[in-house]
Amino acid sequence: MNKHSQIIAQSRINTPLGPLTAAATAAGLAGLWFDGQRHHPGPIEAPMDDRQPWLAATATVLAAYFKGQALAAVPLDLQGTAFQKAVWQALLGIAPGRTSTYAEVASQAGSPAAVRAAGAAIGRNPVSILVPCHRVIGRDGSLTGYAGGLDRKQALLTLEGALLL
Amino acid sequence: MNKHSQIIAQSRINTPLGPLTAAATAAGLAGLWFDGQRHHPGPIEAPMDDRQPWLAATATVLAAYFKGQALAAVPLDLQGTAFQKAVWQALLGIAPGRTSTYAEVASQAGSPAAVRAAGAAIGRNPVSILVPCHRVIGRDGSLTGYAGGLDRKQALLTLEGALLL
DNA sequence: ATTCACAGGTCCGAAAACGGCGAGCCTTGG
DNA sequence: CCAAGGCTCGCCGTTTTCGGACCTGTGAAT
Repeated sequence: MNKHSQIIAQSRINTPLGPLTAAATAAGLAGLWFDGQRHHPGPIEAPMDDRQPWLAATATVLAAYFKGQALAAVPLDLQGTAFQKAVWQALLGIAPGRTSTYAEVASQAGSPAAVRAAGAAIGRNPVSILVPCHRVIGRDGSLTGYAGGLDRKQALLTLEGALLL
Repeated sequence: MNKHSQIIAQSRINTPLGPLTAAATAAGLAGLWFDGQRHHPGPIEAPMDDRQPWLAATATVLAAYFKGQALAAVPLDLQGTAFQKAVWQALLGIAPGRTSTYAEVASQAGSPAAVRAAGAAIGRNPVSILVPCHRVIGRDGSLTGYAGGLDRKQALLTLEGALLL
């Protein structure tokens, strides 16, 4: 029984940035990972089911997103420590087309001094794109890092028009 | 009258790993030791007799074994405590070319918590090679120990093709 | 009688290492 | 003199690693 034991279904979703693996619990979407990304959970033992409600919704939302529309909400079931949940919650508060800093996220999470720890928590974000961890950049404006690769981070921000280029 | 009083005959058997001393009771093979190995019983007071049935059979089986064939069965007369017999019996259940762990053997012997005791019992195995105590390795894959020396243990496992090298 | 030493393995707490950072200081090159 | 870039160090939750304590049967040594 590992930490993914509650996952009841998974699916594959194709995007312009490459294929994603999505995982759902009964409560909502629990994971969304790029192939071979950092902190990838590895093979998931759950039946493939494109029509599982949360997975189907995710596919629809992503398709619309890559056409330039705003990200619609999907029920999420994020599993992590209290601090991690606080950080991920803070990420959801960053408006589309805008960016934030690691220091700002740490403050929102209730631990203004835990800047670096916030960075680590953001890196563990289980739901890429929908939990917009890509909207967090360094205070000096540098992209600094992304579990799925900096090129994807830049592509996402460009799509959202958040890059000042 | 020591514990070897029932031994009726002994013999010497040469192998690629060095000479062995074999001892038999009326019921079957009771002992098979490398020279100077750990827990060696010392000098045995019984007549040398290469043609005693169990001893002759042992010599034949070992010769075939070191030519790469499977170990044929030889009647055994193992003397020890109930726990030791249970452990040695468990050893006989390990298939050739495979390995087991001390924890697994302890479970098979009926005392899952007596892992260390199982190790001690394995070390007292009176019949080397035929009772495959060499097929038991540490959970982490290390060889950990062998009454006849780790080099012999490795040689035996290599011969059986059980080492993943 | 008691104690000790083993051919291991599990559990638990402490300690150290590791990050998707950021501020401070110093060095360069205009 | 000033700005940009490189370097060091402190920040802190999480993860990994490490070191003991304990378990258990048996024979040898006290």
